Amino acid sequence: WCSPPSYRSPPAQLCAPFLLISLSPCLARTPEAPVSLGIGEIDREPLSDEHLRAKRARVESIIQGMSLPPTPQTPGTGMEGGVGQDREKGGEMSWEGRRKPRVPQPQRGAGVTGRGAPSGGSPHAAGCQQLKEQLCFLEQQLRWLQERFSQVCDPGDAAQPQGGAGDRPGRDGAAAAHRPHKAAPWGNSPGADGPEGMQEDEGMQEDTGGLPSVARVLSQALKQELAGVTSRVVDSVLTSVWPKAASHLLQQHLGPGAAARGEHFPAGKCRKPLAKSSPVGTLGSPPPEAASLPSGHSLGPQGSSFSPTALRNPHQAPAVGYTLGSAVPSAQEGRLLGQLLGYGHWGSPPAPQRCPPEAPDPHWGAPRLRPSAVRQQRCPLPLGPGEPGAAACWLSLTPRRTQEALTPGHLKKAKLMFFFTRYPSSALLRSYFLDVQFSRCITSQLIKWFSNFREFYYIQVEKFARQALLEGVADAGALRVSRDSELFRALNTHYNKGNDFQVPGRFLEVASLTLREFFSAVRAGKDADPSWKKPIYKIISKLDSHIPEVFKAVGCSQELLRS
DNA sequence: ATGGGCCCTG
DNA sequence: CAGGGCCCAT
Repeated sequence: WCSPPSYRSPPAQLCAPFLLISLSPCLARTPEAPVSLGIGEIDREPLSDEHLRAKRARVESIIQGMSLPPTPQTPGTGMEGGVGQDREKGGEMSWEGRRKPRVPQPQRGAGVTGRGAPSGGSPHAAGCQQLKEQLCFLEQQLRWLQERFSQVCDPGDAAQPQGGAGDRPGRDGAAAAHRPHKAAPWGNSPGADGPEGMQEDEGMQEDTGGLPSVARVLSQALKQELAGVTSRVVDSVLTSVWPKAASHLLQQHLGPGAAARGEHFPAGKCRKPLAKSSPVGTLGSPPPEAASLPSGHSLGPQGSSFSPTALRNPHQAPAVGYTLGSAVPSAQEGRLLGQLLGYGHWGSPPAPQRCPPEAPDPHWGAPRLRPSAVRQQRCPLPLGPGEPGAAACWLSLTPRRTQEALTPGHLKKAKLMFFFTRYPSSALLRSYFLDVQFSRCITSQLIKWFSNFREFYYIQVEKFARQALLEGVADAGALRVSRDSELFRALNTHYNKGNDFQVPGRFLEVASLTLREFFSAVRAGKDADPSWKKPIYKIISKLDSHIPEVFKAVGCSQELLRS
């Protein structure tokens, strides 16, 4: 399409979809379309600077309303801090007597004041910044459209490119009937993302009564086009920004910024730059690494040495004043979304259109946004006057039905969760895969996944334990799994392919203990016993730790796929 | 009977 | 990773 003189390249993400936007179908002219109103008539229309200015002011006020900076929220994101995990309490039982022994999980956060997430350069702010940039671009587009609008009304100037080839009949009969015969420079090409984004929006039909018919048509066209443009921009921004924000939250909890510190990643080591999936700036200074487990010996089966406070990642402490209920991911999303969109905050996301009868608490599954699908649906929300309907529409459509199948994203998520829990109960899985419609099949598949994860894990550890034995390691206590060790590399590439996340230090401690246990058992010749691994399993099964609440975030699974 | 876990296999 | 067999606990 023709670029206005002042055209500036849009943000990269926006380019492809946005450049396809045109004024069609309402303004796209088709050569064969009957033209009932001549240019002369347009010329005579009193619609001139006054009206244009009013129109421009109105639309720009809408845009500016959207680009206002969000009202600052409490910095403490407190995305986790789920109080009282539903871990089963486990007494002291034998492995045989209890297939899934559990260490009693003390109430989290007792006396621990969560430092909250750093506020500076938060993903929200970064997202808003990106949103503003793109809205800035939108404003330019608006000016461009208005220029074209003026040109249409003033055929005297403005060279009219010969469109035609790419034009197509519009659906809007009334608009088509009143189309000037000039070809539209912005006529979109066949197949371009155009008309399906348009929707007859009764909410936009107001206050055109005073305008002559042609002006009204053009006014409607402009309004509709702007609505479509806004919708697409919001879709585009959110599909690109929101997952990144979610990714940031994951980063915060999985690796509390540790990637930025050198100690875990000596020069030349494997870690990929974190910026890969987080281009939106840095978070504040990272909190100290999660406290380490007491070394080796104190990790006996009794598990008594687990100091609830010592073991807890500071991030896992509930943020003061931020209490998360059981079905909070929706609230989180709504709030963050509100911040992203600059609306201050929504107290809670809108009620879903209908709640599945079997699910008292609606699941806000938001499988990967499909803007086209979103666009095609009508916005069921009553929109306030002047409110950017696209955003509200997007939000209202966000609550979607849960999926009935596990996806590769879910698999990746499960693998990352393995860093925290090796023996998740089905209840736990249910609470962390909120976007999945659980069935017996789904449950067993997830259970099976973790079973496979464990299998790989134990095989690897055993392999390295035997290797250490062959290499003449004398003291089991000397064995330690660090981020440099081969064992870690093997595990990391399996569960964290791409090295997208900072493996929690706690996992290293668990792996170290597993390694030592295998080492000692093999050295003692216990592997002659066919069930010699069971005592080790028993020990390890007690070392599950809390999984950060961010993993519950809807869309988490989808986002993991792209990182 | 059902569910969960391990083991083996492909 | 999934399937199937087996075992064990509820």
